[in-house]
Amino acid sequence: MNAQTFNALAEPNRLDIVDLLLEEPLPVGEIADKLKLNQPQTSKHLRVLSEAGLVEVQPIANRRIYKLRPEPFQELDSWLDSYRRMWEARMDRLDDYLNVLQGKKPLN
Amino acid sequence: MNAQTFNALAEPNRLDIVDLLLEEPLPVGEIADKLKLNQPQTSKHLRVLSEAGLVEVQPIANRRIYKLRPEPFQELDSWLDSYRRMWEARMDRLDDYLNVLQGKKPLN
DNA sequence: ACATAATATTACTTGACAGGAATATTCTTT
DNA sequence: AAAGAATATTCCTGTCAAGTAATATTATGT
Repeated sequence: MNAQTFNALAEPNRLDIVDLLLEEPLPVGEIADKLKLNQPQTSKHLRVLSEAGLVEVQPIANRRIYKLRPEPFQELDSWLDSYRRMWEARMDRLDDYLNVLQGKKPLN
Repeated sequence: MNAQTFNALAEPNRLDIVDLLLEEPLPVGEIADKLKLNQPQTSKHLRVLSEAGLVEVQPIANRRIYKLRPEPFQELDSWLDSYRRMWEARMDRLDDYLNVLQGKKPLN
């Protein structure tokens, strides 16, 4: 897993930008408006997100439309796969415990 | 989604620690050994991970065993749920495209 | 070509954080 | 109680990143 992805998402305003872009691709100005950020900040955050591969840009006329790239999120998803085993193991143990409480299963 | 989680994972050594703890809970000294980190660094990183709720500690005799907490990972998983729609939509469009190529479906 | 809109970049200041070294704390063992 | 092992904390220093303000760039419309 790439730490750069986490780094890009670690900044609250950038996380907001990503969550906003999930709904629809947007130009810089609208992102800034909706999140009440200054335009230069917004551009800089978008640059970080872009270099981390989280967004891509599509110039349309005067404006630059930013939208999410799915790849990093898919990578995150794959990485999380390994961790699902962990919490599922715990859930199983909880299951066992509940079964014991209900007399469905003896204690080991 | 909590940016603190991303922040904790954004530091490469901490990401390594988390990946290591996925295999098994470990005391500080072994974490430091396996990742070739100094003990104070390791303790400090574990503190950050702990404050972010990613790990918990269980003191056993002289040592402190750190292990992962599932909750933040589950939260990450839920957050990613929203994003699955995005890339699945793209996959669908790819599907459509492939079907067009194979003459199975007309262009809209 | 010029004025304007949209966006990007730069310079500056400030705060957060990582690494290293030294030290403090906590627990165990004798 | 003292010594030693395991871990945590503190202090210092250097680096990086974020916010602000000002300016540069790029594209559009007249």
